[in-house]
Amino acid sequence: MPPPAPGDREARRKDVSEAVWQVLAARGFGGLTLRAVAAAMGVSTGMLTHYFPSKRALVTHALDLLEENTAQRSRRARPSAGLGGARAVLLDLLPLTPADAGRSRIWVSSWDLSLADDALSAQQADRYTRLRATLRPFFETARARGEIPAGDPEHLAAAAVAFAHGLVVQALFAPGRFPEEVQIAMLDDFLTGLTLPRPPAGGGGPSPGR
Amino acid sequence: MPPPAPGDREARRKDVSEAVWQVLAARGFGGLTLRAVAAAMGVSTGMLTHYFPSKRALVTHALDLLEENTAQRSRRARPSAGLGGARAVLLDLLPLTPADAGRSRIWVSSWDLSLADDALSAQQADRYTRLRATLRPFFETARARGEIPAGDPEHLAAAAVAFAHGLVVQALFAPGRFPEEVQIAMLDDFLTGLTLPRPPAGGGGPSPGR
DNA sequence: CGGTACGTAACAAACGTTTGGTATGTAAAA
DNA sequence: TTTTACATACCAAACGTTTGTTACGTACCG
Repeated sequence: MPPPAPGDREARRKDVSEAVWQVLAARGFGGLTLRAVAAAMGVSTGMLTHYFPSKRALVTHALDLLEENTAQRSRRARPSAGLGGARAVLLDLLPLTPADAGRSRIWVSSWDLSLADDALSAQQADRYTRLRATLRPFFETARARGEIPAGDPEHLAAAAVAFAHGLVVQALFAPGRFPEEVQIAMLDDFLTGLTLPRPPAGGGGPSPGR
Repeated sequence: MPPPAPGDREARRKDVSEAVWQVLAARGFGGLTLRAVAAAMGVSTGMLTHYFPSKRALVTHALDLLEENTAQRSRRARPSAGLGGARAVLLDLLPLTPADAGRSRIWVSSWDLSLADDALSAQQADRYTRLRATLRPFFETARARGEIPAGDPEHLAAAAVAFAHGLVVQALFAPGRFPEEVQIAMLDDFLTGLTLPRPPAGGGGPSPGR
């Protein structure tokens, strides 16, 4: 086999990153070792270090690529503006198929490492900020169209992201209890709750029965 | 210092578990080593193995104790039945104070290990089942009282848990953006959405603008 | 004495990283 | 065209460190 042409270097790094995803999906970050990645590719650990100077560089690049993948996927086939668009973005976050579950799994697993590392923690916070920023225009349009009552779009985006990611975690641990149609129904119920006309805000929570 | 009286063995194991929490909160599961725990206590690794036969036993006991702690705390001061009670349970899940944030942090970090281990994964799924079961009666009462419209209480519990835990993750990565009052306001907004009267369910999502 | 409660020290295994070497290519020099 | 030079791609092996675990020693107490 001829060695890859010079310029395929970035393609080879992508191959390595995919092997990293494979190991992460199977064993999590606690089981991510250079030897495991090398074995998954059928190569040596020296090959990995030839393309990445350190394990950390390898991990961050794999995560960057995974995010880029996800972003590209959600940019395709955005059906509409307004609330329907927000629904499409949120559907992309859910582990509806086994492939999506693998991606979600890796993100959830990465939180352990991210919470322990300031740089990764900031990166993850940025990801959330970007995600909310992606969602916000849809809610603004929805409000302009009268699909939802008045309310801060940024708050709505944060709430929607919270709901989606909390559902992701529950679904990952109990896929049998949260099949595709249940996840979608729950998301639609949540979005329906946003569309309803609200009474003027009173202090101290929603009729806190005390 | 005299050695602890015989019978304090369980108390000593609790001391060790608290040191485990300390290390987990600071460095996550990826940084949890016997030597780090021993150093946090100012003892030797031999002392740890005297009370726990293996690292796994040490970790599972620390997590068991942490869950027991959380359950006890949320059993205290449950203000009311109905929606207000559900609100109190959910507030206990949120990282409102730094101490709560530490606990939440450990749970989120544990998901990496749990997703890679079948036994721990089942344990985590059980925890979610118990949490939903804890929440369900409050929604049933709320429905009986007319605080919320008709709807499956189990679904409502799953949705509420999802929202709360998704908010936990976002708040852990950006505590500055989600201070106590913002978290509480978001939770109350979510609960308010549950109280609103719903139109009869139509197929295909909430006015999906297509 | 006998048992509990440790500390000390060592163990093999696994880790990330480094090194040395062997192909295989391209490109300029002869 | 042949030769020399040099870079790329990779493997195999070893490095020193850190890991969980085990064995052994000592001090205290009943």
